[in-house]
Amino acid sequence: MIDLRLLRDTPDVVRASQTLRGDDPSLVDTVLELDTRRRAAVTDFERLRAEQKALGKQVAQARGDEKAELLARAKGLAEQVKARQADADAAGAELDAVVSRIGNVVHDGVPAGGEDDYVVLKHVGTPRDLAAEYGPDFAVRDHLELGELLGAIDTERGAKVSGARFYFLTGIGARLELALLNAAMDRALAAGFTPMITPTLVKPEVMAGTGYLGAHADEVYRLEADDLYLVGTSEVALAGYHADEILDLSDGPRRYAGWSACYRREAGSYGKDTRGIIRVHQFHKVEMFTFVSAEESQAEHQRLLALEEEMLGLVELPYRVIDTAAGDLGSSAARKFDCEAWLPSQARWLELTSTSDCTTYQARRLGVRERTATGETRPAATLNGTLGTTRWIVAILENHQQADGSVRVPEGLRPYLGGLDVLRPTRPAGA
RNA sequence: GGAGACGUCGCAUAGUCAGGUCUAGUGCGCGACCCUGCUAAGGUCGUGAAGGCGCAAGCCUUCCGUGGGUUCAAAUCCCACCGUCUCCGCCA
Repeated sequence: MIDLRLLRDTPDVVRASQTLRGDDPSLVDTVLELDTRRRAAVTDFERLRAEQKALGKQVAQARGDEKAELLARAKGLAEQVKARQADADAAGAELDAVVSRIGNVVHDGVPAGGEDDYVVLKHVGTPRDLAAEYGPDFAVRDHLELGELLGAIDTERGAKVSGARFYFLTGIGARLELALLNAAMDRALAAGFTPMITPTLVKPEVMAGTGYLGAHADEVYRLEADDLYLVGTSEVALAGYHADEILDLSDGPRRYAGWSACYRREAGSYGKDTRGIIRVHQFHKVEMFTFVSAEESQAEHQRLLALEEEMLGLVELPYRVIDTAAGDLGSSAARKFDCEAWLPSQARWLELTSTSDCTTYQARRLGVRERTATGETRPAATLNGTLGTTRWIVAILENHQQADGSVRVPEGLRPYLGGLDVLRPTRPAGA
């Protein structure tokens, strides 16, 4: 939720942000108008209510005829109070409905435009030239082919058991995921994050609080019988962890690393990434989540990005970092950096991490506040970032593949695989 | 799944039966100050959140698990829901 005071004091800033996002800037003026109306309604109600309370006290003291007369007056007043309260409530609801449509104010420097208008901040590492290494006739194997050779991925039986976009990680595939996610948890722990294993079913207010029931609501699984939602990331549960709490952040941020299954309906992506495990309905993820004072959020954002890069370095993947354009930000994010690894089989970049600075937007909706040194309360800032997902296996297999279908294990992962340095096919290539 | 008890201002508790003086008392904790020759004791005052009005001082409204209802008036009465605990049953 946007800061109403900010919107009142500097509407131009919010209008500019709306424009940058490609959203309607006139919503700001609608909010200003509805806000004025609401405040008038509230004042009306409160004045009458005060009158009613005062009268109520007189009723309590009075006796006989005097009491009967006061009672009659009080009855009339009660009707009016009820009506004014309804007016004030309605005005508040009307205001909320519009306010909730305004996205977070984007940070200075965020590129304007949509999905394709990102700015590449840097490249790290160089994609291998497999043709140079293994000869011009070498056919690059994609992650599914490799995964099947290694006995690591079984999408056929995934479909048999659960349908399209489901899979089994088998044998070394399962071990590889555990290794990756354990490595991610260890990195987070070393960086001062508290490891968390989180619920994957959450209440509607938590899901709404994180902003996932807005434009992308049809991406979210809902269990109708229980009125619960399946999370698409542990960010949801972690954001809700301190909902309606007042935190003491004077000793530094609260940093959590959540491990959870993640569920996504992939409703709008028919025919996209249908092969393998790039885009699936269920996967595992280690997610960083920070509660921090508002003015420190951008510095924390850089820290999360640095940790993501450290993990990508650990698994030795070539990647680039992009600054997502305003129109491609979630409503809660003021800025978002993605790290994309090279995908040899498709000669393109594949998103492996995403870190968002939600400033106080998400926290305001969830009621997460901090107490300042002067004893005041104010909304905290929240940030999140990816430290490892099932999808990373795609990039690891493809980038570290060798001519015979084996896959070199990046050194950073070897301790998590009992020292294993090469994943070898369990059946001959081509079989 | 069944039965019962309970949910009050950071913590503990009073208030709920008999609705109005609850503007929610008290203790602890916390903060400021005072006193005191010393890691003691005591005293005074203060101490929740959200919102509205106001230049300000300040005033006002809402919140006693949540949401409805009854009433001129609800922490208090009624209903539903949520949560915690105890017991019983069932089961990975």
